[in-house]
Amino acid sequence: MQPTPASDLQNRLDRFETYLKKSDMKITRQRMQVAEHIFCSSNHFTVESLADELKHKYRPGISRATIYRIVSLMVEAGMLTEHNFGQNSRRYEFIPGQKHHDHIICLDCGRIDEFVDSEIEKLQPKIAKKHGFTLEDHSLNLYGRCVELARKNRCPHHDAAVQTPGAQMV
Amino acid sequence: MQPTPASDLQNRLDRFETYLKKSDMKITRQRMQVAEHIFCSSNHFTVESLADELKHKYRPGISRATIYRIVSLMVEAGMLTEHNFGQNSRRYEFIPGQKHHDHIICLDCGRIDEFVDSEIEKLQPKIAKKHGFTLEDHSLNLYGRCVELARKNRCPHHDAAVQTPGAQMV
DNA sequence: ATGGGTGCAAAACCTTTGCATGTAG
DNA sequence: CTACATGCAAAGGTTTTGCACCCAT
Repeated sequence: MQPTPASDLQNRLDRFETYLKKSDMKITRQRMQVAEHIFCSSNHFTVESLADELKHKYRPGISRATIYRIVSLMVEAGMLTEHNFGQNSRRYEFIPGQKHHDHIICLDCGRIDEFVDSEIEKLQPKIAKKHGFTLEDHSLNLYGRCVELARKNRCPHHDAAVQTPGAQMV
Repeated sequence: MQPTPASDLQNRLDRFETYLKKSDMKITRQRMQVAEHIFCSSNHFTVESLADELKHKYRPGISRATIYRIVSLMVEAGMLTEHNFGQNSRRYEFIPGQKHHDHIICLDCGRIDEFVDSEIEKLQPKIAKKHGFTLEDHSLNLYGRCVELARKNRCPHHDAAVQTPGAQMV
């Protein structure tokens, strides 16, 4: 994952500020720091991981309660999606444009890869319709094992990874 | 959902007993009552709902701790799958044979429908392979709104349903 | 009789909330 | 200034655990 170009970052921050103003919400140090961190760092983070990273990155850090509130706000704003990967806590993901994708999760180390399959995408609204639903959203998660894991009975990324979010290896 | 034929029930209970014996586990009143209830009643239940239903069905009921333990055991045994539908608590589902299916969840009332799409099923292992994974499992959840809901801005099943598990309407 | 299973209550988690304080507008 | 945002600590909800007691084997 390449570093976020400065211009993209600025765009995103602007987009967020605009949203806040439009919604009569205040532009606070906490909101901007959380947003900036999310815009720059890797995906599939938890509130826990955000709190930790922000504590190291900035002086006083930001309380969990506030992070929970800001993350919810950003979900409302359509800038984050929420995931349930069957792990203990919720994961969030920044939506840069609208480019949707699904996930493959390693059952051993928790590593998360992304993919899009246009055929599957096309089939889903049809299925929903057939059942009398209008499709609003979906989540497709594949659970598997790395090839190395299958061979050695242990994923090479284990320990190192165990989804320390930020460890987005490709 | 038709009532479970008695013969099926017996088969399932036998299957469970066999598993317990094979694993050097004891056949207890609690384990058999939980299993029987699961085999007979509807799907997508929570530990909470199981506890409630068992309290009404049997005399002393069964403690939550024990139910959690039995449910985990049955997941291990491959007789249940665990789901995260983005709701607060985990849902479980009995696997009668191996007939897999995916889910459509109503965003308003939480009603859960099932479907299988063979095309999607076929595509998934290919995708996993392309990413260097061996597919072990997957979950595909479609989130939408009933047609009635779209019209009236309210799902006809609301209140009545709100996923009181057991309310498996088709 | 004995080792595993159960029930209870407590602990461990994750997430939300009430309230006093701080601060953007 | 004033209303909204934050931080803290407490509460809420789900799941797990320690331990004494119970009961299949």
